[in-house]
Amino acid sequence: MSRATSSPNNRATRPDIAEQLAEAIFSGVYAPGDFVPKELDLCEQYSVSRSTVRSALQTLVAAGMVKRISGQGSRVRELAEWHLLDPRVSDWMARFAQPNPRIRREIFAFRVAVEPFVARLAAENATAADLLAIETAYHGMIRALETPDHLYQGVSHDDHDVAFHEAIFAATHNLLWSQISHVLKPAIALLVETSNHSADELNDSMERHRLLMEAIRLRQPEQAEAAALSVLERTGLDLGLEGLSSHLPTLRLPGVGRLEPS
Amino acid sequence: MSRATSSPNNRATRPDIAEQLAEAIFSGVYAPGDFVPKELDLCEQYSVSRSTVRSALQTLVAAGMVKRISGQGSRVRELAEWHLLDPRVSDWMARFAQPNPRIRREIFAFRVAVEPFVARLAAENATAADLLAIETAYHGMIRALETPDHLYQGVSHDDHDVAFHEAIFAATHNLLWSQISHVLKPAIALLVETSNHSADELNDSMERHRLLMEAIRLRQPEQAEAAALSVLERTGLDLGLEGLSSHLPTLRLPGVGRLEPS
DNA sequence: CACGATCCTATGTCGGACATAAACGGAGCA
DNA sequence: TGCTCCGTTTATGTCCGACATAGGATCGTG
Repeated sequence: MSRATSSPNNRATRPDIAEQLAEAIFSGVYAPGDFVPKELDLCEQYSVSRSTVRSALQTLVAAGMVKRISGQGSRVRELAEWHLLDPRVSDWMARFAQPNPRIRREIFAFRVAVEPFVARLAAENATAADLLAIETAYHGMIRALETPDHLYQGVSHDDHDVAFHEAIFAATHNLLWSQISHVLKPAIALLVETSNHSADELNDSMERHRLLMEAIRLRQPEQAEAAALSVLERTGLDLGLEGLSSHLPTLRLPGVGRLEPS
Repeated sequence: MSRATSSPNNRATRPDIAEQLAEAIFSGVYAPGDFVPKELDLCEQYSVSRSTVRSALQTLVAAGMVKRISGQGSRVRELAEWHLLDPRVSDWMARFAQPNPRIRREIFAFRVAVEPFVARLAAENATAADLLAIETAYHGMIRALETPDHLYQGVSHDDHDVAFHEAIFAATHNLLWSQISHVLKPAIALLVETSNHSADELNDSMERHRLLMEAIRLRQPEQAEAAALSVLERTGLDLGLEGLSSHLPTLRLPGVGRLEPS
């Protein structure tokens, strides 16, 4: 893509207007109920034509973030109306809503609910190809840790981590669960980036990942469920996100340690 | 927006082009990998300008259903890439993909996984206002059944049923779970419409709904989880969707009857 | 003060024009 | 002969200018 606008200098990076607006909304520049600038103002602000601006706004409409009222303007909708399950919104949310504790907390609560169950489904339905994908991601995490720059085959440890979780979602062989992985992917990436500090924590985290993988391989749904919870518990500890135990499914598993703090 | 149809003078019943294309895609007219007609052809076909056609196509792009390749055309993407969690796509899916048994089955499997857990969260977090909403929907279902045309306050029994489930999602007070309700709403509506046949079945269904509501009111998460499963089991029976028991979480609940068909 | 007609604003739609990306096909060269 | 390279074709991406339309705000009148 390119520029070809009236800008005399080389404006190589055309800013994604939809994304910029989304960032502004997520960061609170335009709060729910507010109006974003009208089309013509945005045209001037970004030096693009009205078509381009309208295209960007339509993206935000599709994301449920703004509502366009003919003759009045484009108003930011309430947070609850946003399509948080849209991969694009999820991506923006992960990148722009970082410091927002509420969103962060709810995403984590959601993961705590979803991933154990997904792990169970994966343990029940994983094929050889799924196991291979999971294992590849796992070994990528290990290998990356062994390198000084935490890179393996050009991919960071964190990305392998994300791929690991993604592969588990895919192993459910259910369209909707797989979709949720796309949604959660940016969120997982965000949480992964901001956790995993010390070497001890990393080792512990890797061991929990390994147990999860093994449970899926051995077709042990309940162990997989518990192991997924264990992985998340590790993440939650790293993030200092406690108090979510009320959201945890109360498992009664013989061989696996309980997680309740009480 | 919506069509005030019967405006026969000029552009009668402006058809939502995005929706029509979506219907064509869902019904298989354009299969994944195929190209939809190019913009200019669509302009002629619908007698609208290119802007309008582009707007519609962009909607489909936002839905992940088509990928536009500059200079080549707009190609239908693979089913797995569609944003099935987008409320709009979910709505189309419910209305246009009815006979598709695979999608139907996966939606139901998804519900079986999600709704019990949501019921648990609702039992833990429901406020008085949430309980009121649930109860209102429940009584709407009852009242509607008592009328000859199954309407209560102008709303059908099925719609009250949908509202019932929606209220439970909202009671989780988690943004993402509530979002899933928006996604599942059309699917629930579809399943509700095509089930609930005889009077006996309806009575049984209502009783299961009542138990679910009571469990939420009494803050009994495990009972609520089981009751939600029970409601879905009833639906599954109505639909002849068996064989999903492997997807059911194995609950060990003392006071509530087991649900396994075996 | 109430109420309706009018104006105003910003979005929705239209039509045409040129720029751009990707696949196709033919010319030139080793 | 086989390969690369470059134009052509095609359909999308962007731009511009204009008018139509939907709401809200305003103002006038009874």
